[in-house]
Parts: sequence; C-alpha cells; structure tokens
Amino acid sequence: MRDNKPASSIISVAKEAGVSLQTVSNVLNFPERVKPETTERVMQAINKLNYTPNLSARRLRSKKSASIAVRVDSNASAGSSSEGLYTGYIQDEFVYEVVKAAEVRDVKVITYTCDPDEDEVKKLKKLVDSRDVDGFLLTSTVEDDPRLKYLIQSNVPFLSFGRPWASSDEFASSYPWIDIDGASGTADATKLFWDLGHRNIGFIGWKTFSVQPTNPRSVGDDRFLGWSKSLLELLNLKSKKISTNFFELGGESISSARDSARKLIAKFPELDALVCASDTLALGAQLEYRGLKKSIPISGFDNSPTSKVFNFTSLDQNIPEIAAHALVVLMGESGNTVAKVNSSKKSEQANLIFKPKLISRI
Amino acid sequence: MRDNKPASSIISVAKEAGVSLQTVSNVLNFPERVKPETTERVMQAINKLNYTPNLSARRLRSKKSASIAVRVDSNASAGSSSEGLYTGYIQDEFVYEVVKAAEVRDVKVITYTCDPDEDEVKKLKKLVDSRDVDGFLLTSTVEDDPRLKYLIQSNVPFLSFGRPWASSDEFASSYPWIDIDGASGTADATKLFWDLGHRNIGFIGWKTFSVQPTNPRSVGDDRFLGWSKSLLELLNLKSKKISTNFFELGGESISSARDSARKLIAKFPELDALVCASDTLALGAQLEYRGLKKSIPISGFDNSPTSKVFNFTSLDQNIPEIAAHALVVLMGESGNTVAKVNSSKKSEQANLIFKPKLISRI
DNA sequence: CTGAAAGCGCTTACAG
DNA sequence: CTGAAAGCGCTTACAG
Repeated sequence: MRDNKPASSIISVAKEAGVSLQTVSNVLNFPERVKPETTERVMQAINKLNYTPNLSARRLRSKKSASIAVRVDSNASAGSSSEGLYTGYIQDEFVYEVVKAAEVRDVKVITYTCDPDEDEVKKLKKLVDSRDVDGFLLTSTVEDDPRLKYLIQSNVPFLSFGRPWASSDEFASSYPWIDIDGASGTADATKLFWDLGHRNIGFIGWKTFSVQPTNPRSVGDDRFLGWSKSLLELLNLKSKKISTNFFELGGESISSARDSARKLIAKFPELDALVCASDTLALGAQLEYRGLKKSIPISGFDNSPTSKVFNFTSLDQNIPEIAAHALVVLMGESGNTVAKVNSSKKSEQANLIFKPKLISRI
Repeated sequence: MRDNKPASSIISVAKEAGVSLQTVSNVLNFPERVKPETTERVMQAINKLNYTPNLSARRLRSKKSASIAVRVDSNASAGSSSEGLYTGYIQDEFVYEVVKAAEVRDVKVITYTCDPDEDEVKKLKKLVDSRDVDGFLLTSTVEDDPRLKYLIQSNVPFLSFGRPWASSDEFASSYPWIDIDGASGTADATKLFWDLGHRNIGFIGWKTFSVQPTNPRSVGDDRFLGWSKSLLELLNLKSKKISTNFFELGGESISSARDSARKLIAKFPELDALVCASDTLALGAQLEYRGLKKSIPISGFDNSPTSKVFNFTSLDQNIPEIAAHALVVLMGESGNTVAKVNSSKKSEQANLIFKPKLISRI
C-alpha cells in the first residue's frame, strides 16, 4: 500500500477543486472570504488528496512561526541532599498543560533547557533570531532578570507564570504575568481547620525575606500572610502580631519540616492543626507526627502526587486554567497569532492572580 | 538602542563579505567546500551583522526540519488512588535529556500530548504531514502498537525507549529501540545485599504476565528474573525454583507494597533484605518496616527523588546516556539529519540494552 | 468573492 | 573553490 503522503502542494488541491491557489489559501486562513459552496468544494479536494499545509512555507511567507518556547527542567537533583520529593511538579504540569492548550490552537511548543551555568538569554535569542518562535512562556521572573531585559528590549512577546516579588508596582505592571494567590490558599486551609473546631493552628514555612510581613515580598511571605491574617481575624485578636510560638520557618525540605514540627510542638504543645507552605513541608510535618504516633490535620500546597499519596489537605493551582490563560494573554481568545507587544495598549488580561482550590483530605 | 535583529538575510552577509550568497550558504552548511580565508571573511560578516539563518526558509528548501517530536505526559493523576509518588520521573527526565542533547546538534524538540481518549497516530500524522518533524522518540511500544504500524508503513524514522515485550525476536528486531537491563539491575542489588552478609533476600514486584518466568515477557518478569536467578546462583541451589515464600507480587502502589511486605514478613520471618521492582514499591516496603520499628536494606529502581529522600538503594537508568544514544540512532554521531529508514542497512546501534547503575544507600 | 503575480530566505542542482 | 539561476510551498498585496 502506498503511503498516503500529502499531495505535493496547494496547487494540486486548487486543480482538483477547480479554483486558484489563493482560494485554497483563503479557505484555510480566511474562510469568511470564501463562498460556502466554494469552501465545500475545496474541502472535498483537501480531504480527497489528504492535503496538509507545509508549515515551513507558511512560516516563511507569513513571518509567523505559530510556535512558542518553554523551558523544561530536570528533576534529577530533587531529592538529593535536603530537597523535596518532586519539586518540579508544578513546572512539569505547566509545560504539559501549555502543550495541550497549544494543540487546540495549532500552536507548536518548542522546548529548551538551561543549566545553571548556561546563559539563558543566548538561548532565547537564538530561538528568536532563527524565527522559530513568536513568544515565550517563562516561569518565576525576578526584577533583575536578564531574560526580561532582553525580551522587553527586543520587543518579543512573552508571559511569566509567577509575579516579580519585592519589586515596585511600576515594574510589576511593566510586563505581563499571571500568578497564584498564595495568601488566599493558606487562608482557606486555616479556615477549614477552624471550622472543624481547631483553635491552635500553627504554620510551617520558609525563611524568606521578611518574617511577619505586612506586605508580602516573596512567595513565602504571601503564604505566611494568608495564614497569619486569617488566624488573627478568626481569633478576633486586637494585636497585629501573631505570637512567634505559632510558627516555624526553615528550608524547603522534609528534614527541615521535621525540625520545624519538633520545635513547634515543644513550644506550643496545644497545637492541633498545621498549615504548611508546601507539600514537601507538609509531608515532613506528617512524618514527624507519625513518628510520635500522633496525628493532626495538616495542609500543604500544590496538590502534588505527594499530597495524594500521603493523604493530606492541599491547594490545587489549577494548572490547566493557568496554562490556557497564558495562551490567551499571548494570542487572544483563539487563533495562533502572537500579538506583538504594544506599549500603548497593554493586554488587559495580564497580571491576573488566580485563587487556588482547597482540596480537603481530612 | 536599536534591537540587534538579524540582518535581513544571507544576501546582506554576502555583500558585506564580498562573496555570493551560495558561498555564505556553503560556509554554514559545507565548510569543507570553502577556502579558509573566504570562510574567515564570511564569518566576520556574519558576526558583524549578527546574522542568524531563517530556519523556516532552510527547512522549506532542504526538506529537512531538523526537528524531532516527543510526547509529554501529565503527572497529575499520579498519587491518586493507589499509585506512586512520581511515576513519570523517568519519562520526564528522558524528555529533558533529549532536549538537552538535541540542543548540541541544533535540533529542535517539538512536544505533543496524548490523553488516553485521543488517537496518537492522528497527532503523529499531522506532525509528519505538515513537515514539522523528521522523526519521533517514543516510549514503551508494544507489539500491536498502532504508532509502530503507522511509522513503519509511512517510512518515518523513530526510536522507542523500551523494547517490545512478549513479542517474537523477529518483531523485536524489526524496528529500532533501546532499553534498560532490568535483570542486571535487580541482580546487582541482590549481590550487594549478599555481599553485606544477608542471606534471606526477598523480592516485591508486580503481578505480571508470568510468575517465575524463564524468559521475561514484561518489565516485571525481567526485574524478577534478575533477583531470582542471581539468588539461585548465590545460594548454589540445585532446584530451579525459588520458593514462593521469598517473594510477593502486586500492583505499582505504596499500599500494595505495604501489603506485600506484610505478607512476606509473615511467611518468611527471617527476611533480612528486600529487592523491589520499583522505587514506589521500595518506599511502601520501607514505610511498612518503619511502622514495625524495624529496618532492613531495601532497593528500588530508577534512582528517583523518592529513593534519595527516603534514602534507599536504587538503580540509575542513566538517562543522559540513553537520550544521547537515542539521537545517535536517529541522526548518527553528530549532525541534525535524521536518516531515512533504510530496510537494507539497519542502524547497527539500535536494539541496545543499557545496564543500570547501582546506587547503594546502605 | 476570486485570480495572476510577486516574493518570503534559504539550498540545490549545475556551470565554470 | 565560487557563482548565477531555479525553486521549495506557501501567503500577501493588489487587481478585478
């Protein structure tokens, strides 16, 4: 059986349908310009000849690649020394969901890697200069990020998953990003435990820029704040300060979480529920409690496989929604045309903060 | 500052260097055809003008995309119900290492997804017909795999990571694959425990096609066989049968492994070391032992973050090597040209089985 | 609504 | 070793 490869070109389709090639092109790219009956004839020819457009030709002529780039990272270093079990879960799911949402639009996703010793800007530049991608999806950008500098300066469209912490509002609103509302998440977990009757709800988080922040300056601050603010409110405390007995901050590792849990129990024996800044920390705390043959409700963050296997409450970032929205920011509600950055009219959908969904596993 | 975008084309480079455009093209694609001094002048022009070839034009003319496709999967369903913590670790690392190895060759990696309810062949076909990729890297192909059928029939180059189990030698050698030597891995773990003085080494694996196989017909058989054969040898047993007291088979989940461990301990109380078919099973067994306040050496498979955090012995599949070799099979030792499948002269590097590396964490 | 021409930026024959 | 021409398969003006 002969391979049903695409007919050599649009020309054969045009001949088959008895129209000019431009009409075939119009059917494919601007259906509204073509009379329905002509469209019908052309579609029949396309199906009969099994025609698929040559995308390189299309890209060359139209100067649009209909492709975006996203970085893939390794998880091999996770678990070593003091890290968590699957620290790259969100990043991996983001990539997967972006690819999936892109397929619906006929947008290709090109992947690249960047080890710590490599210059990521060089890689971005190469992808841009060779016309292989129209835009980028970055994760966790910071104020002095060289990638931001390059992309903004070169007028290359992009969107960051993760807002720039500890930067001015002016800077934060100078480029498109979407993010997760960490404070809303930890507040929801706190309220859940409260509603279940717990009154001594502690927190284990990360040592970050500022302890007990009023304005969050990091993801850690944000998640801390959600717990502390909601707890103050629930306790109806006049004081603006949460006692330092109620929380412990450390690194993002199981062993650090075990240390934190141990200290917390010692300082605050009446502890009856625990909000954690991540699933890794929640697992560490849970293991410490298991060692003590005790059990209290614990919550983490990300709704990762870890939280499912170890069966603790977590917060789902709803990555499919995030990924789909990322593409909306780059390319509008549909289609595969990446909008060139337009300084006068900012995309109004950017800079959105999504609330995570509480997944209760009490 | 003006954006240093690539000079409009190869023509400007040719003018700058005072040569014809074909010479510039030759410098880029066939350096050996050009005199060193000419090359030097052209390279200077390229650098001066910051020229980067338009890859769509190159692809259109040369009919080579210098791109390959690989599927990305979600890990969101991992951890739910009865699965492991990070079941997609090897697949994710494979994708990462493939992208990394491809970058060295200036090969692009296009990703696609495929949910269980979708037709993967349709997606492959679209990528091929639109001329976006020259070849595919698949994982875990089986004998009646529709992807194999399509790719072989259409003469599209590909390589599978994972051999076809339970199929004839003829079928297995009919297409290129590379794989891991599971038996060698579990044998290594068994020998390690033996050398440490353990004589009652058990095994926890999966319920697969055939229990106590002489010829492995699945990954589970293969890993079982490595343990059972090496143990028979070490015990210098005449009988060709391992007592069914020494092993338990179940599903790929932590809870199944806990069940297996419990049964094994009951039937075989002198058990003093445990070889497991996966890191998930090893974790389950370890947790069961912890619950009993006991500890014996346990080994898993994959050297995943889980094995690192829970600090048990495991077997590293050396994914960087696998990925690099996959590209060698597709494109030779270097370069970005995917060799068309040539039935007369099979690539001699295909159908290789790599030994995993024992990572001892005693 | 449809068509004939031009051209995107390269590489591939082929000629010298 | 280098050059002038052709052409890969589309879409984009533009004309009707």
